[in-house]
Amino acid sequence: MSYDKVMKLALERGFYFPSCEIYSDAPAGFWEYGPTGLNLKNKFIELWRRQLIRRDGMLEIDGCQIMSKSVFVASGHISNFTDPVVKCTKCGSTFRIDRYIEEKTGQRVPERLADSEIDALILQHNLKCPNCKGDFGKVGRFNMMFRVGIGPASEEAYLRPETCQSIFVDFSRVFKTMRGRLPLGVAQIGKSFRNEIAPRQSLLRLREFYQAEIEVFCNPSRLDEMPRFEEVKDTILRLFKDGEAVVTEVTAQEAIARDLVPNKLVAYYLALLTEFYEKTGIDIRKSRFRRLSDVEKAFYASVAFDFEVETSTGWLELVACNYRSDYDLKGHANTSKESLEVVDPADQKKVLPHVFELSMGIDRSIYTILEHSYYEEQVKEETRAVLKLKPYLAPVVVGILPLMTKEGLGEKARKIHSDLKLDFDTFYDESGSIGRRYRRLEEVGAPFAITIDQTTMQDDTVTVRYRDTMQQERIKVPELRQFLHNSLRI
RNA sequence: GCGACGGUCGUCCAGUUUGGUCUAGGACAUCAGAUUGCCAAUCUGGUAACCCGGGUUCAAAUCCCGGCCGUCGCACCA
Repeated sequence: MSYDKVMKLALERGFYFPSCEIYSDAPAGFWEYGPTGLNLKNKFIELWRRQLIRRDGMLEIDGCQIMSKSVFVASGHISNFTDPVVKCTKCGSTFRIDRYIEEKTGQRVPERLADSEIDALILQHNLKCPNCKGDFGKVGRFNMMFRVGIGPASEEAYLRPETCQSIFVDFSRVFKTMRGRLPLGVAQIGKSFRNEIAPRQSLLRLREFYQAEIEVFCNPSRLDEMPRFEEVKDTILRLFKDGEAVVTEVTAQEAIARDLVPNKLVAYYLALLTEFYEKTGIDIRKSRFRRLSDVEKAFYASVAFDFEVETSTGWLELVACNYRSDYDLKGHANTSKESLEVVDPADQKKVLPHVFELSMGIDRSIYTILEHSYYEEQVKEETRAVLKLKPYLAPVVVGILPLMTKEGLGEKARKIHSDLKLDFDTFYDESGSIGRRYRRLEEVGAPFAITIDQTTMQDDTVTVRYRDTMQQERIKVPELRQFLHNSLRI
């Protein structure tokens, strides 16, 4: 389905919409989840917990969004997350000056070059604005982190640009108090903030967004010692590298044998991730793990795979899988002067763990689930819009509809509703024609509709209608609970 | 951030060229009632919008300026 259709559905059915939209100064890049979208997101997160956290015995924490400056000195965000920019004094155009110098002169500009030296380079090469030939102003800095001032003295701090920094700074305590053993996954769901220059396309590029991050702490000398790998050795991984014509489909085991994936630990987690996304309803045949080239990788990554999915907007990165080595713990250990080494019980030796991370974009995942689940079908000259969400992700699981309100059907339907509503996401609807009510439910992805008709009054059965096939079957009212329970099984 | 184009009920669109009849119209959606009684039916009625701010003018949805947002392109996406 197209981006525009998904967007329209999202606005009309309460999935998501612009933040502060009643005000004209609402900035771009901020979106809110409405009731249906939040429910879908919550269920997506529960699925993530089930398929990754609980399955693998990971530990989940919930850290703060505002973190001290030192954290980002240690993480490298203060120096690496800042781009040198210049503004044309005549037309006001802004340029990434380091890239511009490289482009014009072929001379590489090191990341930590002082602003005054960049100014000197501009003069030396007599660089002018490419748009209007005007002079450049002095070099400025654009940091993608949101700075905040704490307390009356406005102590320098930042909104975290990725959730994982809390995991790194909390690692030592969590590992000790939870009696951790390597390899250990520590996970977190929460918001991150990046002051994007040009946020675009609603949930796909936000300034405030949700991440579900998993940091797997491991002993770098034991990356191929993964007993759990056996569980996923036959899982198919879809691997891809730029320049290749097609995606390579291989089992996890084969991927290691052919050196497409560096070790068992990485292969294991790529497989878990694949199995998780299969259960979200995203079309896995439209996905790939793209191995990033050296120039594309983040500054902290030594090996990186992006889990990408094909959507109407092109290939979309949903998860960044980075082998961060000891970049983060080393940085935090050096800056904080705390030892972050742990003892690996396997050999009773101290080790500074390496980290393999699965950094998931929740908002992008939600968008992709919607796009891949949304269908328009022709039914008797009419277009039927159906959101074919997995039952366990659907914001509304079952609609409860009296065929009419007369002859006691309304009361009977309300009784059934009140018996179910505490345990399932139900929606009671008695207004309008039955067909219209079915269609409304389909648009929010409700997999089932229960209809109360005259027969119900005689034999205490209802019809259950299946969203995808529109077929119906009769079920005894006392069995509804069990039916729904079974249908929601993952 | 730059450039081009755009912004009217929940959604889509008409009206803007040439300022006045626009007290802003339609379709779909939505709400209430009637009717029907298993797939967006029908009838009646209702709710509901000119992105924000300033200017020009007797008069602004319409013209001008600024801002915000959106789409596309460039750049950016650690």
